[in-house]
Amino acid sequence: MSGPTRRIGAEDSQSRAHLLDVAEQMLLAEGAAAVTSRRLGRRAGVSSQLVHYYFRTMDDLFIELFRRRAEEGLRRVEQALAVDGTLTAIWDLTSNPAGALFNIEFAALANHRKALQAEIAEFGERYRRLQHDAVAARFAALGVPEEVCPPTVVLLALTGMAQIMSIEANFGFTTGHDEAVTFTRQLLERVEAGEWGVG
Amino acid sequence: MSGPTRRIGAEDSQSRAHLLDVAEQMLLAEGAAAVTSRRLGRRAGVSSQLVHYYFRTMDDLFIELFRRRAEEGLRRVEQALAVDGTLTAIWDLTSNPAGALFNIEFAALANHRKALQAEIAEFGERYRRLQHDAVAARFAALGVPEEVCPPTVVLLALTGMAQIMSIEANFGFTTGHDEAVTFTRQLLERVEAGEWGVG
DNA sequence: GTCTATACTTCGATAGAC
DNA sequence: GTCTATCGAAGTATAGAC
Repeated sequence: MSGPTRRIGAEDSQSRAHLLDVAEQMLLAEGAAAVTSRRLGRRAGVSSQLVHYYFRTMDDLFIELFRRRAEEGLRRVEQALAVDGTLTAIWDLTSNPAGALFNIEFAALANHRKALQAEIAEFGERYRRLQHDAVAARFAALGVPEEVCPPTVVLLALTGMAQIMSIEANFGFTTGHDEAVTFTRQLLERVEAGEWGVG
Repeated sequence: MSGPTRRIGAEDSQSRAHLLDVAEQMLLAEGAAAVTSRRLGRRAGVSSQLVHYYFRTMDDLFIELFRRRAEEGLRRVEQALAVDGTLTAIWDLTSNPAGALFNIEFAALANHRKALQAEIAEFGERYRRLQHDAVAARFAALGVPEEVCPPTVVLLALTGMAQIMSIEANFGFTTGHDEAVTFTRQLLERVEAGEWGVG
């Protein structure tokens, strides 16, 4: 009745956290495909088998990597919005180049690692809801009617723009980016100034 | 003085085209990481070595894959715009789910395949310029002043939105998409109706 | 043009010693 | 908790037969 002898390391282990840190660096610098147990072990100064000791499969590692990052991002955004809930602040939070790189890598990863898909979708929804409520609340405070532009659309447009600019910048292709950033910021500032309010 | 004996198949070969077709399908369905010489050969009904006969390295295959698709997309968009240059038509062209999936995969690929980076950047610029000119021309025809919203920003917002929705939809996450599509279309129609024209 | 044979590398994963 | 030993599978790539 006894199962396999395989052991798994504790979740609060320092080595485990270190492996995740190094894996995160590698993911950002070289892409997810470069994060293999052997390379990760070497980079972290441990044997590749230790990677498998802490993460049963590489899928598990990627899921943990995503979860850790997403959880932290969610917390960070939540706190930032509590301090400053203006539209420009929301925009600043979405324009995170490293975050965009992460999204790309995981979006591609999830294409052939189905276990990741559900995980990502769930966080996506939570994240979107958080942002949506923030925009909706701000619109309400400024007296901007829904019909001018639904918060959902504002969000998709803002995050979409930020995302695409990050990706392009990663290729050394930044044509028009400055103009877009400037215009967007000014537009948001005009909304903040009450230009669209009906109260 | 004679180099290596290695041969490479002709570019107009039918087998070569078939390999690219199958590779394209695989890329879309399972992600770029799933496109290996062995798997591709098996799927295409030939030996994996034939893949290497037509493409010296896998990098070459991915570059060809990208180039073929990009070239065709560029041509398709060019022709479509010649027939119908309205903003709604431009929007329809950017909302291509399969195209977005492609972009994601290649954006991630280029992260660790530097040879692809230059190739993608070049096409990106050409594509963007084409779209930009189309929007600018349409704005001019409708008498919409630059200050309302620079064509660059229109493009980044539209393609950004389309892109992000495709990615999310790929995760089965479509909250707010319908609303965004409807609103965007109506907005573009209002612009087309001359609501922002000054002439 | 396509295949077989083959070399060499790297990968993920497990068992067991210390 | 970390390592050594080890497996089998899969990867890219080349040479040469037909």
